[in-house]
Amino acid sequence: MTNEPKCAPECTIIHQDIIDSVASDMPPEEVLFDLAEIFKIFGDLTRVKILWALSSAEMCGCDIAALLNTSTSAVSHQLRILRSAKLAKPRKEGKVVYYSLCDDHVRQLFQNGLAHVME
Amino acid sequence: MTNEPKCAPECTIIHQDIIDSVASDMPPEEVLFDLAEIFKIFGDLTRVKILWALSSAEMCGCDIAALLNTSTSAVSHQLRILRSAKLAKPRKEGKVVYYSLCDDHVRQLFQNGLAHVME
DNA sequence: AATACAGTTGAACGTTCGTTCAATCGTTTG
DNA sequence: CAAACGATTGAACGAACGTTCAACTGTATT
Repeated sequence: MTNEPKCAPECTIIHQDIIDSVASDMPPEEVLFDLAEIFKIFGDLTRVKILWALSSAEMCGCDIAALLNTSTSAVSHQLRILRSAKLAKPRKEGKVVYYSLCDDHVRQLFQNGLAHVME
Repeated sequence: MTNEPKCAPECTIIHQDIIDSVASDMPPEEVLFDLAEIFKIFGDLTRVKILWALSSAEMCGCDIAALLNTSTSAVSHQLRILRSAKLAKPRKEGKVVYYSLCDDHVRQLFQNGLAHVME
């Protein structure tokens, strides 16, 4: 009799009451998933730089590439991610595409993040 | 004469004034790096769940594993990351190790993150 | 119409990352 | 002392990620 369900029964319930209490207060899985997804987007140096730049001014891809001293391709790939996360939005003007932030959540998140970084 | 510095001169300065202005307002590279590092830690579903749980109650590794229905090993690996990021701190009691949040920055970050997720 | 240029895209590559697995540590209990 | 158990650790594996490169799109300029 050596084959049990292999997951989780690794330990003998220590504080079932706490587990139940915490579980009942947890947001649904999909909310936590979305939350992690947003933070993941902020978890890259290039994107942080881009977002910080856009929080100062509307900029075109070329300016951003020059500012970050990287390729327009790399910037464009990241801008696509920021667009699909509804963090940045494009404004086309001739052959130039200007980007700006969608809202002020970014600034608030930076504030809170810095509070921890600065200790 | 075909070898130039290969980086960035990919485009012909469009808005040098904006680039300079934004650059002068950007925090130093290392600050932005640390900022990205913190967000990276929040950018994983397992860690988000653990942090959320700890924001509700102090819990031991075993409880967390049971709550998340995963292995104590996986939880322990993540707790090590949270410890080294000064997000969670351990309190040993016999053979049980209880974890709790280091401060309230976590709750604030979740609040702001949710504000964006919820639209 | 042809050239120039900002921007986008997809494939490929190397790196980073999280989980799994097995072994081990430290403390408690019989 | 030995068994039980919560916790930790390191190696290995596969998945996810970001940049590079080359090709291409769309718009403006001549």
